[in-house]
Amino acid sequence: MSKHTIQDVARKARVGVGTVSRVLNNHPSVRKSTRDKVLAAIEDLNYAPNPHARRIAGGRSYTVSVMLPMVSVEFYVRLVNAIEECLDENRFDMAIFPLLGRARIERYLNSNRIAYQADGIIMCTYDLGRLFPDGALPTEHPVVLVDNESEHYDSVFLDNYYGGYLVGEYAGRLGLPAYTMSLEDDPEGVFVSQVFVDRKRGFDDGVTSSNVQLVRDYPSGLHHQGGVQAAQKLLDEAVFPCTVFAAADVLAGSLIEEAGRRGLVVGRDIKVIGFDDQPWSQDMKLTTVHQPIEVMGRRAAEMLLERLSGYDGPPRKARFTPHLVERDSTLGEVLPAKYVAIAER
Amino acid sequence: MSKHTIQDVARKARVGVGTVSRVLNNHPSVRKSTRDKVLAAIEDLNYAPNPHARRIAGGRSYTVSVMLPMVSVEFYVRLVNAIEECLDENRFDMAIFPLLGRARIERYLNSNRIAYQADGIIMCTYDLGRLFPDGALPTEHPVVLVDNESEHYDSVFLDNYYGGYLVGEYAGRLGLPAYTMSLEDDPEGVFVSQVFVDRKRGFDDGVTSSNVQLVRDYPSGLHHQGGVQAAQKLLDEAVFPCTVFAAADVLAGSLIEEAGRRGLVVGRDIKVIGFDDQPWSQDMKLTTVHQPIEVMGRRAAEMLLERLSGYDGPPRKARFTPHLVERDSTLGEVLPAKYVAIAER
DNA sequence: CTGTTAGCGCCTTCAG
DNA sequence: CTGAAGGCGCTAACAG
Repeated sequence: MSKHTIQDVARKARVGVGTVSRVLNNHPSVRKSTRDKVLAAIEDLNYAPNPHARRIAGGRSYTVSVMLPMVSVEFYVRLVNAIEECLDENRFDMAIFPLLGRARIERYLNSNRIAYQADGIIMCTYDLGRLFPDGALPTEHPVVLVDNESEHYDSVFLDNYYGGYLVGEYAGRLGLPAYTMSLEDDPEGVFVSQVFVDRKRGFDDGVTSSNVQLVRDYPSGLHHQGGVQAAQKLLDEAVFPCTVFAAADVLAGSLIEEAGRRGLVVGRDIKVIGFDDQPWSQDMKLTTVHQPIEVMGRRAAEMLLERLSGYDGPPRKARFTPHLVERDSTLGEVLPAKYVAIAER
Repeated sequence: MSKHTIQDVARKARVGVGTVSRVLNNHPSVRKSTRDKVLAAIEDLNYAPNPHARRIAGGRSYTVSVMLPMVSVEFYVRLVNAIEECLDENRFDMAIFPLLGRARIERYLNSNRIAYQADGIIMCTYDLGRLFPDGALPTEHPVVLVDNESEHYDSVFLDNYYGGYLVGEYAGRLGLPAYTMSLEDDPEGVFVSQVFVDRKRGFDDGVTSSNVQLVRDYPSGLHHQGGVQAAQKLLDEAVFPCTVFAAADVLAGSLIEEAGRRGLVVGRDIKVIGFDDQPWSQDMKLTTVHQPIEVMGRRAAEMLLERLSGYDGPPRKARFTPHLVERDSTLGEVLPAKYVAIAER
């Protein structure tokens, strides 16, 4: 901590602490000359107010809490990055609170946990209705939801249903038997995000209008390893050529690799469609549904900041509409399949 | 926030606030009957002290900051989980501060950032000497390093050199030409953790004593995708049978898949050795170096708590010694290679 | 052992 | 417009 207090600044600037506080908080009624004096003193002393004291004294601490499931997926890395960038531009600080399993989450319910002591909260993915009967967080501070809709709070989310629907329609046009790789239920039942349910539902609806047959779903965990296992099962049982919708790019990646290993040609024998459009999906030539993660993260931060600046309207929904990005993983010609891979040394 | 204050508790228990404070802080000099009264009142009111006020008044907030590179790898998930578990057992709260690129880190230098306002700090992986000339964080509070040694602070780390050495020796015994997959330099140069350098150095030293030839190193990013690219290059150029040491299990995973895709038999044509012993490495039958992540995380938390309880000795080093876990990925017989994989529908 | 009383650093009246 | 004073919730002496 800087050893200096608001007192030091006041003394040095030869004003009262009240005045220093006013310039600190951008109060309009400070004569420019006075304000400059104070600013100079602050600069000289390299002073910065103590956030805890500010908080105690009734003001803001210029801090927001971001709560998110602690899983090692790229989505959150990108999201957090975008949120932090926006908050920082507005001189706000950010702390992250990982949601680690049900037991841990329940401890967070205690509203005195530091997580709730910020000026505002961004809650990601986690379904509030699931643990809080009223669907509300135990705090008076503004809350913004990401990856989740709500009647209580501003929310930022992708229209996952529509994204899935787009894929369903597309699969219909491809005219091949279709399979899906979805997200399996979390054993604890806490993080079964609506997101993946919506994608799947959208797909199912989108595909039914066609004469394509949805053969089977292969659920797995949201990581490469799980994806591979599901992919193996799928490829053991599938007929080719076929279409597969993977509810996340990472699963599509697993599938593509497993297919390659078996000598199947992606885009020809097996049309693969992902969801997310991660940066590496382009290299992978994966047809997928684009989700603007950074834009969404920034929007969430903005909405929270608006609330913190006094906006007090009804809960707003920032719904983002995804679009399909067509790449080689669905564009190959479908030929009779018979492949031989030989590795000889 | 709970609407109640220490005053409410005092009133309800019919004692002074000082007494309530004493029981809150486990002060010994409180008669059991009084303490019980207070405890009952606290229970009744569902009261919990305000951490900011505690910080302001007394010094501690019972909060620790964990700073870590924000990358989507399992290591940090497991580490954070273990740290939080230990902290929670000791009624400490935890907040996470992601280290997001060089520019962001430099902003953290300001010691008034909330990240530095905790009672103590656990800093992961990040090499302090790299950004702080004196290798010290701008804080008076205790600091514990994970994944990094230091003269200034308690540190918890694996003997990565030794782990690499074990693999090197093992590769020597296998007697095949050897390749390595290492971690490429971070373009920003901030997160080039010593960890991977040590593993590689250990390996090199371990292998030189044998008559095995270390042919080439294939660096890549620490994610599946990067691993696949490196693996492709490696497999294009390698002679078989051979041994490959991947500096992290995730890279070994990429290699195994890519090898499978090419019809190579892991354990026979290509001996793969990883590092970390992630939970899924067992399923993958990967020979690897075991790293007790949970134990290390817990130890880090413990060391910090000890400091917070007044321990004031010189910096301690908790060095963990890894061991090699031998599995099928190195146990196949080496036969002349000629493999055919046929996928026919 | 326990109640009372200063502050901790800051914001917010309330007079001037 | 600005200084002084009160208070946020809590801890830490200081007397009893």
